Amino acid sequence: MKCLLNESTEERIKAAAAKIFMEKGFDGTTTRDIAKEAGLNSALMNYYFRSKEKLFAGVFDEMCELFFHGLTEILSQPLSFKEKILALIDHDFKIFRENPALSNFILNELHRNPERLIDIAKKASSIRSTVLEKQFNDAVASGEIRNVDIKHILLLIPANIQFIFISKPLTMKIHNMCENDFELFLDEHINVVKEMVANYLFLK
Amino acid sequence: MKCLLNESTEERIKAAAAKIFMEKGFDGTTTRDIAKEAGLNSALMNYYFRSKEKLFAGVFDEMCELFFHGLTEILSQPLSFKEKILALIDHDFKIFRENPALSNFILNELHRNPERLIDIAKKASSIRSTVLEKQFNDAVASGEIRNVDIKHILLLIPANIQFIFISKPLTMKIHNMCENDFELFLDEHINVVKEMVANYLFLK
DNA sequence: AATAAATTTAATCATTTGATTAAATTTATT
DNA sequence: AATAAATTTAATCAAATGATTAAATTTATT
Repeated sequence: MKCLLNESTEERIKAAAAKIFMEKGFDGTTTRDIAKEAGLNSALMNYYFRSKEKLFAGVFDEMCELFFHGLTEILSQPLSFKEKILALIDHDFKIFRENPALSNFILNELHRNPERLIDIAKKASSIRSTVLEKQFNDAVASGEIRNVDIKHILLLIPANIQFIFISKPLTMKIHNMCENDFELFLDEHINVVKEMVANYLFLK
Repeated sequence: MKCLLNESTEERIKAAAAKIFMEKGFDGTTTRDIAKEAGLNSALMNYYFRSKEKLFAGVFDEMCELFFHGLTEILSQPLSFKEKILALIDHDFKIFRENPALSNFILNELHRNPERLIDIAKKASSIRSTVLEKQFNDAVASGEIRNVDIKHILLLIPANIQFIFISKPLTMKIHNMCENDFELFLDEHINVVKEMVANYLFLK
């Protein structure tokens, strides 16, 4: 074994890569940045991962997993449509609060390399094709929720959660917030979002 | 004069730069990309603008102008608070529909170079400090609109507009849309957003 | 302990990239 | 037309960057 108190070299590289890639994106990151962050010789990066591109792909997959794992779990639980929507909002909010740069990271990469859309879209589609869509149709039929294409709902929710974090630096600057102010603002805002969405979707 | 049928060289460079920078961001763009797009020798770029950074700054300023100009105009018009909010949504939607990559471009740059937050925040703050905030307070006092911090409103609106475009490739892929499908979806979605926001904010 | 295998490092390569230079060409001025 | 100024180009530079190599070091196996 070569690891002392610290984790394995491979993990250190991946952690450093995740940090830098999340902060600066693929184009803005140099392999030397990563090596420096990990406190390692930069050739090691290519010893464990074969290239910058492959290292990035590993980080990207991990981040997607982080986001989608909890999501599919929620949707497979025995909850009503309304409960699922509200749980979904809570889940999104929790994940992105813990990883404020996550949304930026994923959406930017999808923009830079649309190839990845194929994988992501598959995962995202499976969300629609779960029991959720049947529950949705039933709820519409029973007049429980507004008759609106589910596509709109599946856009509204991430929009109202993720954009908070995408625009976080701007919001903080405009309203002169420190980190703590922003956290308080977040708590309020999530309630605003939940109430607004519930108000709109649920008819009684 | 050196221009034949086409615009001036300076304008051609700026237009090419705008196109490439908007598509690939600062880090993802090379000066040779821009020169090629403009059909010019790459040294000309440094003859007219002094560096890649300065050329980018010019494009960035122009894009900000594009966004903020119409906005301040709306807010200075003699409209009610409700009318202003709805006009603001329409304006945002129009601008970003015409420039789907705009939101991404600006938010990414603010992330890459937080220095620019200073300028932008100043412009954005002036929006709050216009008559809008007084109108808002009056409308809250009269029970016309919900008593919610205006900061939340000023986040809700861009979130529900801009995120559509930030996540456009993903939405199209998930729901198997072509450009035309997406445009139709946009038309529907803007109505969803307007109704949802109005539903939440305006109490009677 | 001796040897083999795995891990780590320093040095270096080949490209790419932002920028400059000096010459060539075009346009304006006299 | 002759000259000066502005514009454009080809060639090139220096630094940065992703990647490789060969040697050094550490760890595992016999």
